[in-house]
Amino acid sequence: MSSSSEAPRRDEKTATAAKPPMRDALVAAAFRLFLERGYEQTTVDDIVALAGVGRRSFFRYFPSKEDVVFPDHERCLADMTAFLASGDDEDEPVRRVCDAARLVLRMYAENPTFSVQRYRLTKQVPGLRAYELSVVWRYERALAEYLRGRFAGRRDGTLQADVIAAAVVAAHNNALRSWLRSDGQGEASAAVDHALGYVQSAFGAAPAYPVHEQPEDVVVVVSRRDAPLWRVVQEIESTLGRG
Amino acid sequence: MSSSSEAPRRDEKTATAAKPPMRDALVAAAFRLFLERGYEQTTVDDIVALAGVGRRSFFRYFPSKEDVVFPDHERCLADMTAFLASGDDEDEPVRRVCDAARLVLRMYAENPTFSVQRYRLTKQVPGLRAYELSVVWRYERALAEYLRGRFAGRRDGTLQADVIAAAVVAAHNNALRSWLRSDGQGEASAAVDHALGYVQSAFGAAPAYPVHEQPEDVVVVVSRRDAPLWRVVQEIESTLGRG
DNA sequence: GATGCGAGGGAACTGAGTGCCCTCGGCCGG
DNA sequence: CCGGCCGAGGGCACTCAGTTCCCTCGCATC
Repeated sequence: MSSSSEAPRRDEKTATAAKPPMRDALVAAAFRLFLERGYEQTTVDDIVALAGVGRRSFFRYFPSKEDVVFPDHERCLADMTAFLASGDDEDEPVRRVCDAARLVLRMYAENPTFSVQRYRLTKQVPGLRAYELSVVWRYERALAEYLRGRFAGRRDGTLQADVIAAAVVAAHNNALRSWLRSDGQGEASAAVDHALGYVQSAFGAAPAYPVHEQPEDVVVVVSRRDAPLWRVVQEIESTLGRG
Repeated sequence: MSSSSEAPRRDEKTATAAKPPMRDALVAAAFRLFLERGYEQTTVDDIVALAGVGRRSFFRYFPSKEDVVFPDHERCLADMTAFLASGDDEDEPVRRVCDAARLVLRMYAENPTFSVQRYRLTKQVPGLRAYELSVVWRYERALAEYLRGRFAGRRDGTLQADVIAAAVVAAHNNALRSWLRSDGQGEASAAVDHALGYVQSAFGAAPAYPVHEQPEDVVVVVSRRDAPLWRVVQEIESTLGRG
């Protein structure tokens, strides 16, 4: 018929990337509309109309309307699990999951403007926040599963794995979000390193107290021989009392 | 007509709670169908047909189909924020958020069979898992906001607040889920106390290590006075070395 | 040139969620 | 005693996301 006259013209084999020409077009069209009109005010039909493709094709590339907002998380999650699976089990487990978390940051930092736009979007739209939560949850599960493997045999191994994974994710997100709030100014990795350093120092080598006892009874202090006295005193103080 | 003969009979002003006769009927009908036929295989029309009410009324009580699975979380969240707001800022912030988390556990423990059924449901249905995440996220935000208030002025206050809130939630959920997996056998609160104890010992009175130092600098071990010597030694060992 | 095949297009359908208006039963003021 | 107000609930029709089924076209292969 006379249809199909408008869109699929000059991008037959040229243009941007090599792999998915149409997927990117959908993302671009979607974000244009989301930004100028709002997420909920934009229907899938609007998007495919602007991209000049069929409605069915949208759902070929994105299982839901929400997925178009997070087009690269699937790949990033795969990268993370691959990284964790690459059997390099020499170093500290906690350090390793922190490194895994940095992969996510790198993805955000690759496209700062895109990331900031998406952040503004997800902050406003409850449905997108919920979707983002499920994405974050999958990252957290990946970290937790890795730690569970490393902690197998430890007493409370799964508990520690879950808690540390949650702490790593929370620290990462805290730094990431403050970077996103600043419109992607400054060095994101510095803030994340600092935040992850906090978690690592809290959980790093081993649990600081025996897990099952009351803290207030008696104290054993182990210190480096060359640690300054005031540091030792400060530590005892802050461990015991301190409001 | 001959309808409305079944349900709204002998509880006109008597019985259990005073407020919602029909809301509970909807929850009951929904769970009957969810359990015998599956969540996604059950339409809202099925539910309202079984409950003998109009479709429109369902959405009067529950903003979405998912909400009927978590009928009491809204109230529980309100309880938690009220608890945190009740200005009793005397004790440790971390202890206080742990107590707040115990409120959630109490809600689950009030109806063990219901909680276990719901757990099985959410474990299978991805949509319900996502919804549960958004619920949990709101609890976590409530805890984090409280801690941010208490930590105002501290260096890295918001970071610590977010991380601790996440750790508390993760510990709580770890214990809760293992209790749910065991069909609600045993004492749930004991497991949760233990899990929260872990978090409290990691973050409790004060950070176990100074936040910004390397962990191997100064370490403080606290033990009960009557703890067997071998336990103390084991703890020191695991704190210092241990791959 | 026939065949197969994969990518895309296009109805038509289901089901969640919403807006609008109707009814019914109780209550209150005239 | 009566008319009107009010709030809970019912019914209907609509939008839109997501799915199913089938068609077409281009392309490579035999």
